[in-house]
Amino acid sequence: MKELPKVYEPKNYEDEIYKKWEESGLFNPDVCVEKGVTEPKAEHFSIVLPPPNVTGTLHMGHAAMLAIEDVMVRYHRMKGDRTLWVPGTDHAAIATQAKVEKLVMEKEGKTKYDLGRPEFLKRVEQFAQESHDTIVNQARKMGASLDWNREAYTLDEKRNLAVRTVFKKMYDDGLIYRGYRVINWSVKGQSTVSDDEMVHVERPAKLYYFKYSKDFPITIATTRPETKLGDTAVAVNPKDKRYKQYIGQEFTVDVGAADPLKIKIIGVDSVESEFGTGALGVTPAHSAVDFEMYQKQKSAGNDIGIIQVLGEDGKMTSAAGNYAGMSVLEAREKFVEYLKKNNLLEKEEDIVQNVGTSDRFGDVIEPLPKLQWFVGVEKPFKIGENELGIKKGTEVTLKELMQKVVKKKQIEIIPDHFEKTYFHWIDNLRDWCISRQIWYGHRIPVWYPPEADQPGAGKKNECFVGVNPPDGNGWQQDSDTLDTWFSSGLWTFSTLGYPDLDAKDLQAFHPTSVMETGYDILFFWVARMILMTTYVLGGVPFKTVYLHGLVRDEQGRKMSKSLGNVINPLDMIAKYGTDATRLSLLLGNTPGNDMKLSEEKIAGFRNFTNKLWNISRFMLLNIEEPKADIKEPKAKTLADEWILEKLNTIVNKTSENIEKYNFSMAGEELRDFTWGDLADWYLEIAKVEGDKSEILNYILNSILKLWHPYMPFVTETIWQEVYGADKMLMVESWPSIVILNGVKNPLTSKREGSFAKAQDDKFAEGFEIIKNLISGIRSLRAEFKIEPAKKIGANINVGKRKGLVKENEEIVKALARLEKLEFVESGAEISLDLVGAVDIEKEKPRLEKEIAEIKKYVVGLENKLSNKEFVDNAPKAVVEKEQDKLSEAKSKLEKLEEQLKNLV
RNA sequence: GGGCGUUUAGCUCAGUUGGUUAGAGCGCCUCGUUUACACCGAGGAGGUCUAGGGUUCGAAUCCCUAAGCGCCUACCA
Repeated sequence: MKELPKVYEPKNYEDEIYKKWEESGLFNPDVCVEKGVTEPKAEHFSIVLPPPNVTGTLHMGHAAMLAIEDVMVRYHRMKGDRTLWVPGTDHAAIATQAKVEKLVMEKEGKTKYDLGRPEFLKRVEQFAQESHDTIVNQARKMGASLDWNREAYTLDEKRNLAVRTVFKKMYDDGLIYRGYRVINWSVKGQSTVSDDEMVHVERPAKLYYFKYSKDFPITIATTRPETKLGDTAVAVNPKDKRYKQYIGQEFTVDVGAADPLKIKIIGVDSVESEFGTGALGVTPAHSAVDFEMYQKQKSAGNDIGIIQVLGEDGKMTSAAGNYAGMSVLEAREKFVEYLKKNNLLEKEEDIVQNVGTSDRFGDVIEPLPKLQWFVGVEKPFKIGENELGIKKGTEVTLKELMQKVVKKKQIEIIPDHFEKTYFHWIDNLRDWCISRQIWYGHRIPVWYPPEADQPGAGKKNECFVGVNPPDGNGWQQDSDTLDTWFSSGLWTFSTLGYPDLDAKDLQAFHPTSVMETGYDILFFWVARMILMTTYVLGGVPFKTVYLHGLVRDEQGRKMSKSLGNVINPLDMIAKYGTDATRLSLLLGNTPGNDMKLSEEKIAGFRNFTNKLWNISRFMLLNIEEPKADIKEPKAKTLADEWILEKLNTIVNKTSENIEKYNFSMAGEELRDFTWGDLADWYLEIAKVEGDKSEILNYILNSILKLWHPYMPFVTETIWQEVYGADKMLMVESWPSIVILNGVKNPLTSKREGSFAKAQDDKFAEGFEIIKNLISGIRSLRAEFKIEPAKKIGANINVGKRKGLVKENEEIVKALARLEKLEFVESGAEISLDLVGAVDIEKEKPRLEKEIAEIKKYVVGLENKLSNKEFVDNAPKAVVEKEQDKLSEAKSKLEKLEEQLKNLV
């Protein structure tokens, strides 16, 4: 065994350790089974990594995700589960394309049209490849135990086949349709933007009140005068007495558009009489709401017509007559001018308006009518064989499926309040527009015959939808690509072999165990995976959704380049090590809440990794011959029993916490045990008592295992330094829970047996010693007139903590301290401060207050227990518990009263 | 407008089904190098748990009201 250096230097070990892990092949569950590490029939535990976009580099959010998932994966692997963690990356269609467009423009001064589709796509792919390599290597740096053999890309061949297969299935079931709709158009991006990709921005705007012409009876209000050139109706509330009489009438007005406008007055319930003038100019082509009105009127036999006055290039169309070719702002100015000139403008009002802008391109979204592909979420279809508890052949909608699986707890969301948000979102869900006018992505598997005009024409097109192109010449594939979330929605099963339903991985690892991701993509992604999986496989994609928060800077701001507050995980790894970086992301936060991260926090955990290193170092100095598979040894002293008991508890707690997704709690308690109980107390005692080789060996092995999921590198390093490289901690078995020489009473869950008894005896003995010590200090203080006592035995004061076990703990600590104290005292002077002192002035009122409170409490309990209703009706166990509490409180009261007496 | 979350020590946050003296880390103060660790050890100061009301013997915890902060969402033209 090599001697460990004094300070742990992560960079000397990490890369080498990761290489060893990877070369061992043990990230792959099949290899684990082959090598006998995992039982072939063991339960499966699987996670599919939320694929990072290939647009960038690893950020703290990724790091947090990798750390959390790696904890679960390593824990389950050590526990003996067949554990799979599938890596992958996302093509992030719009984001990637936009980035490459920008790069090409910067470097070559060319647009994508200059390059042409095939050449441009080549550039994108090249960029994606490079970016992919970077990000994948960064994931390795984080220590992520991903099975790289199974790596997937959302845009590779296999995933493309899955996409085409699902598209066809949905089309055949009538769930995918093509429709002429008002969609969100980004002029700058020349593409549709989904509702989710829109960002609403508040900005000041003007509300113009005007009439189309002098003899038009109704004044309307608008913030978009230029689109009014495309108005075909005015909507009023049918109950509105002012306008009721006009409903059904048609007026012809000339505002300068190509043709005079025919404006029908229609009654619509949703129009608010109080807002503006209570009348709304209907522009079917340039407002989603108005378009819906138009459709409703049309299906009721009243075709009010639709006029598109704004084109995809952001300029007014020929339908806008005098205004054709102008930009939105020019047209607006000119139209307002026209209204003023003709005395049609009644007033202008300053208001604050919420406008939708494109997240990617930053420009204001223009609603435009366009032919698009949609997934109908409210269209009923007959469900096939399924594991959802729905009878085959029942008519359901996608929306219903999405609601059902969460409502019935077939999928659990952590933290659970996100379920509310989820349902709220689904209630408001509309048909999902899945076509995008961009080049990088899954091409829509639809072909049009040679004579058809495609896409975008209003004509009825015959088209072919298939997994593969149709036979015959001249067929042209739809030029659009699919929304990136369409392929992401298939991710849990497209990575496991779908569309081959018999694929080994699909059978062995689906549904996955946990989906761990940021809450910000609950709707984008998680909801879509649920949609796709319930529909395609008739099952759930995962059993649990664990949502982590966003990583923010110290002040709670988003980390961004422009703010210059980005903490780069790679820098932190270089400076403090991966383990410290992981701990800083795992401890001190709760699921679903954003976490604030600072460099100091990471530095703090670096200190802890070093502490663990030195704890191990010290233990190794006292272990004669380290054994990797040592059984739990017998305790020789009270301190031994105490630490073994503590260890046992922490094994329990850690396992339970990890399984309940309390990663932060698990780590914190383990840290308290390691640092507080083990290092600060037990190792100090060990120095005095000596002869602890076996126990130290046993504890060392246990804590290395317990810490391994959190700090894989330092623990594996120590393990291999001690036991050699052929023993890998990563696949050692998780510590099991051992029953000490006491047996737990199932009713009280209190330990009975010799250990408990020994503790009680020691308790009494220890209490006596402490009492003497304290009174000794008091008299010394009086004798030497030492300043008024500040505290006596604050840390050994038995009454400080509640509960028998904890009191015992204190005693064990106190005893150890007493020994230590004597040791120190033998040197020379008595250092009273080591024990502390009590401030009588403060102590007395405190005690009095507490006594009063407990008295009240006792009275309360007595009342409760003398209440017949309670005693008769409450379960026996509860009554007994209350009785226990009462006697406990009474004895506590006695103790306190005695304390008070002693004090005075 | 609708929804959700949050407010606990100077800072970052825990606090499991209401329970007796509300915890941790960092920071701060005092002291200290003894078989690992100064990236350390011992001790200490610091909280009317946002405010007000209610339920209860008992509330940081449950209910109501209000305020601050934050996020999501939306078809007030």
